[in-house]
Amino acid sequence: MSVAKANDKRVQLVNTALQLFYQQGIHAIGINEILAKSGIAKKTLYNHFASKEALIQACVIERDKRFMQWFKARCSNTSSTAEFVEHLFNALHDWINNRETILEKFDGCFFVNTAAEYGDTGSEIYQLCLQHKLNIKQFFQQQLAINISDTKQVNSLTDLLVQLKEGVINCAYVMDDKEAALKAKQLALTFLKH
Amino acid sequence: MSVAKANDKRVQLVNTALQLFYQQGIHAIGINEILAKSGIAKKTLYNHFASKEALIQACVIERDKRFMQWFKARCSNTSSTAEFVEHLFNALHDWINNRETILEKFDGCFFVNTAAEYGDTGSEIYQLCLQHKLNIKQFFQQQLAINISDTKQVNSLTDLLVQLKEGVINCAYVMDDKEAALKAKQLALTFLKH
DNA sequence: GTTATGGTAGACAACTTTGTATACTTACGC
DNA sequence: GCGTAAGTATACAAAGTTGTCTACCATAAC
Repeated sequence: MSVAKANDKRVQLVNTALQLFYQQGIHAIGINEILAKSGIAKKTLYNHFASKEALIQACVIERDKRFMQWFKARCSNTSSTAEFVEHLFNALHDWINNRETILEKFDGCFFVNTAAEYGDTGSEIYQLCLQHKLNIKQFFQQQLAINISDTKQVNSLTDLLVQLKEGVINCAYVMDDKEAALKAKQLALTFLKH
Repeated sequence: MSVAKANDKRVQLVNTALQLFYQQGIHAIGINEILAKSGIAKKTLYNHFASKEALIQACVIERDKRFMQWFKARCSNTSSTAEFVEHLFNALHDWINNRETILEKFDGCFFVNTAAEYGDTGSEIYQLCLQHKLNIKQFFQQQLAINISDTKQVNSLTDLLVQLKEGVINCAYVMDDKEAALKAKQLALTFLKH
């Protein structure tokens, strides 16, 4: 069997699990539901993953990969800080309003949701969630540093944007404010002018 | 048996459940763990609550009550917008750094965490989580309206503070940034000056 | 063609979950 | 003092959980 086909089932499992975990929560979804939906046999799952925990880890890693890829595609190659801010919040707005199928139907931040269920900061799963947030922050810093030379200014602007981004996601999710990203964009742009 | 004592066990159950649910997640905690920790018999629990679901609802309501009470105590009676902003983020900072025992050891926003596990927007539990966020927002608006007459300005400042507050909680929780509240305070104060 | 690999199907073990039922105990109000 | 109401302790039912095991099938490599 070719390598591509050998990984076929693994990819299908992660896809299905990610979707179900994100939409309903990890503890709420049993292995059997994932198997039923994907049409894959239980033994195949345990052939690819040592445990449910290992599958969850693979899902978190995959979500980080997809999110970063999408995010970088939407927010790279901007020629000014204002343009970066525009792209950033426009991207969030599209995600929140379900115009980005690659990210699944918007259900808040998968990493926050997952950390809430596997909150022990020592766990591997929490560490992966933390790593994603650090990846996002690092990307912000890199992009801002292109058009701003003062490191201190880059860092404080990064903090602002990170906090607004997190706030937008929470507001859109629990408060059901689907315009949150546009409000944050205006605020950030106003801030930039001063 | 007196009314006070009749409610005694109910209060104990909610206290214990709230603590465990908040720290470890709702699905992760079974009824039996709550009973063991509180030292209360199973029949007593089902005497006070129709189901685990009913107990969860009582916990969300109780958390909202406590949080609003604490929040109002910390952020009321301010004589300027800047003072309100100071009090707001100082309060968050104390919570995040575990100086507010009434709120339990900081583990993010209980309502966001709970919504992540009971994400169906039609569920009673989600509605209670949403209601809490609306209560917070309404309180912000009321406080800001004391010192600002322009309604539009009140609303846009409310949006800013709500988003920053949510962002601070997320950053402090998953990103483990315990200084997030102080950063947000500086940003909000800078914003006010312009 | 044979063999090794990976997949399917599904029974099953061991455990955990919520919720009910039974029998006994405590304590307050009248 | 007695009866009612509430609590304790614990067994148990019913369902669901993860993970293992056996038996069989398909296919690609040699």
